[in-house]
Amino acid sequence: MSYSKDMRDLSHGDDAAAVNDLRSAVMRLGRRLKHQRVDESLSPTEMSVLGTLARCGQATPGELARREHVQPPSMTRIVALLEAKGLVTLEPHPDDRRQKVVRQTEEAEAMLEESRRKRNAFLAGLAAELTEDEWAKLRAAAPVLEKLAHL
Amino acid sequence: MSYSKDMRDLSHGDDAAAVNDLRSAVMRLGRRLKHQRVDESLSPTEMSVLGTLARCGQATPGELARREHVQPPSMTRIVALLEAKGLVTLEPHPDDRRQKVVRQTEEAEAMLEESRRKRNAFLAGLAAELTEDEWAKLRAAAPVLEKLAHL
DNA sequence: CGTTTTCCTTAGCTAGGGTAATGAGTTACT
DNA sequence: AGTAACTCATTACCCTAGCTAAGGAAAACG
Repeated sequence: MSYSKDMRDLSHGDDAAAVNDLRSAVMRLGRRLKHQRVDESLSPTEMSVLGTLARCGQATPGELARREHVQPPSMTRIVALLEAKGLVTLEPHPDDRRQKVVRQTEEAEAMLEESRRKRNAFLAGLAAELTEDEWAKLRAAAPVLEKLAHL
Repeated sequence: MSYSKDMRDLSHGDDAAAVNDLRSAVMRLGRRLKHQRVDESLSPTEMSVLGTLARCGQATPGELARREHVQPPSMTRIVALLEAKGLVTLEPHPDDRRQKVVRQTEEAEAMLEESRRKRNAFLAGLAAELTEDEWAKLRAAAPVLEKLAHL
């Protein structure tokens, strides 16, 4: 344990292996989750966008695209689909007429709640296989993963 | 903290929120990593398969498909691509002529090493933004994520 | 033996992203 | 003020990476 905070040596074997495992695990689990979509008719990214909106209240398509690490045209399509499903509203931006403001509807709110319940039911199946200690590790790591995703 | 190991209450708010964050973070980071592919011309899943082979030494297409959570036809194509790139060999199975044995070549070994170096270079950029404590949390969680992916 | 099952493969399809090009609106620079 | 350069959203088109359905050959089972 002799690394400083700022210049950790990532070519060191142990860290390299850890990084490798982390990447592999994240990708595999991501594929898994993609299939375990709690709400039919709503893609994982659409869900994620709704989640973001729930936290931020509102956002422009460009902001959402950056946040989800998706290209603007993709976000245009996603937002359009969400609007068609009545989960989101699109208003003109007050200060800048190029932009638009995306806001979630009450239906979206309700749907997220419903979806959260289904998700928990699914995870209950997996929960039995993890110890309390393992769950604690996941909870601790979640914010870090989030941070990493936004770096 | 009053949950037993076996019957944790997953409808409890904190766990539900944690699970939500975890899912969101994993998916976003997955998308991110997908773009940061260290070796052009090699998809994330192909990389993952090579990683698995590096650990297991050899496997049948069916085993690989199960491990990567992919359907058999997909694995057939992936393996064929890897063979075309000279990263993998396909031999008939000694005991069962329906099956085949997939083994990685020396080129794959070398490529994985090279790729590991590139990956670390990329991660070094992110490393500066994380504290040692945060890295520790990630390291602790990686095996759990892996386990979760295989449940 | 014949039937059923297992493993891999072929063929055809789709979803969910990406790039390139466009148009309208804003900012910056004389 | 006028114009050049930039930014945001969109449109049009393409491509990757998975899927399902169907089939052929080998093994297992009765």
